[in-house]
Amino acid sequence: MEGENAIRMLSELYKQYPKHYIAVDCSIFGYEDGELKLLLYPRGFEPAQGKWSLMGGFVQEDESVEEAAGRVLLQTTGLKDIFLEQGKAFSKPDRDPGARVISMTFVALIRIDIHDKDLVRESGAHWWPVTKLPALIFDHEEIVKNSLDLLQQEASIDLIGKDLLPEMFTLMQLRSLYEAIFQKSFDPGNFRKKVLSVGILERLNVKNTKESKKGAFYYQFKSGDSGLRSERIVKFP
Amino acid sequence: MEGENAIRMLSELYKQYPKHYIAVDCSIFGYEDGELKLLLYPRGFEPAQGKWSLMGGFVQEDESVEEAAGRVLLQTTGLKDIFLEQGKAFSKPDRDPGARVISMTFVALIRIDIHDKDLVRESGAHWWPVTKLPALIFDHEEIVKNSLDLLQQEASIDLIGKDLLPEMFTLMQLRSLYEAIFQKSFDPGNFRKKVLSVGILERLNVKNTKESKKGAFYYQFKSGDSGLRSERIVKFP
DNA sequence: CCAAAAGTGTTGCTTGTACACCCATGT
DNA sequence: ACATGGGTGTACAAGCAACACTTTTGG
Repeated sequence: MEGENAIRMLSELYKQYPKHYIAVDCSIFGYEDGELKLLLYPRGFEPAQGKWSLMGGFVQEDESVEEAAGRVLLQTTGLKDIFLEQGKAFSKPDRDPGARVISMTFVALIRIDIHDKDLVRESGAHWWPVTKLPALIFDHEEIVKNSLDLLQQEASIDLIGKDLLPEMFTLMQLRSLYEAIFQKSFDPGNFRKKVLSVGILERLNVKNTKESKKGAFYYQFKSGDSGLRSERIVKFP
Repeated sequence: MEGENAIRMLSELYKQYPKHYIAVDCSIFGYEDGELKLLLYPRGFEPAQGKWSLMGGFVQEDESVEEAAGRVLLQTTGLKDIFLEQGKAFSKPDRDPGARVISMTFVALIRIDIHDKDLVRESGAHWWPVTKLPALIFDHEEIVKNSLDLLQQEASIDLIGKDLLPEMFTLMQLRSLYEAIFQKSFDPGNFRKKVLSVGILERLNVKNTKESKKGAFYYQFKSGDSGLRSERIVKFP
């Protein structure tokens, strides 16, 4: 058939070009104990033994880079349907000493309180506060810097607590999250007004009395899903 | 040596993973006759003969994806040191019928008045107004949509005329550019105030008397380079 | 004279920010 | 009683959008 022949010729045409290993490297962020944390994996062999690396894997024949990133997430945390955002590609020819590897990077946000802790423990992975990261392999420190930028940008456009906080949370907790993400403090009153004005938070009739004397109402994201982008809530500084 | 051995073992480890063709596809935008235009290349063979495609090429062994995009730009327009921004990767396994090809996408902005017109003519490429694009191959229409979004986002943060307009231009021309990018009209007075308040435009003592009766001053970007990000100038609508 | 663009000014609204201030309560 | 966070209100500044108005000049 004519069409099939054309496709065969196209395949021939491509053969003159080199192929490359494609990796996905995920910056998996979580929030715990008032700190923004990053899930890292200890490198157990040379070169770069003792350093830590982002959670990653190689892209297979039959999957897109997004699917590969989702697979990495599932394998390392047991979670699917995760907030995932694509970042820049890192592709300097000599960035990996083992071979020429092009890395697609992703930012993932997960709720530490519901991921599979056993899975993480088995793999040797560890949650590191982003303010005290260890030495990372290759160019992963640059990737993390990039991912943090992306996260801040995302947080300044959307209200992203849903992916990082427990089902119910106080506005104080949400503010602490934002302060951890932006590494700066926000005025409590103004922050409250801003996030409530977005209109996607719902106040519950339950109070948290542990973290304050007076007790603070719990909030949750309105169930009418918030897949849609809400308004910008924090101007980037 | 110990280290070299480790690297050899690493290379062995990688061998179990598949390799992929990596392409770069560039959405090259220019501005001419009051219209935003996109440089496209006519597909001369099956499959998808008669459709048009973005300017692209394959990533070589010894270059980063950014370098590959720069090479494509140089080969097709004769220009180097061009505004280039990386977009999303497109990687559905079956997006290209010839083989599994992962595409890194880029947005490029060039001044139509100084690119190498002969080079473009020889290649058969053609500038299409973005409002009347022809049918494109594979998923290139989706890529273009994505690139336009990126362009709008960029234009709403930076004053990007420098890469698209001639050396000297009137504020009316700059406004027309922005209207072409956002597909909406801006209030002339407010637009003027906004762009001038950024402080990177310099008024010349020459007037353009062709496009208006009264004559409008020419402006240029201040020479003290504007590599630095300026303030946001248009809120995205 | 009139149309059309250049350029300036005014007004009202919205939004962010820095506060002040009262409330509830565990220690 | 007082320190701590919860929650509300106010006052000021900045920025934007809508629009009025004057200037200039080619047709």
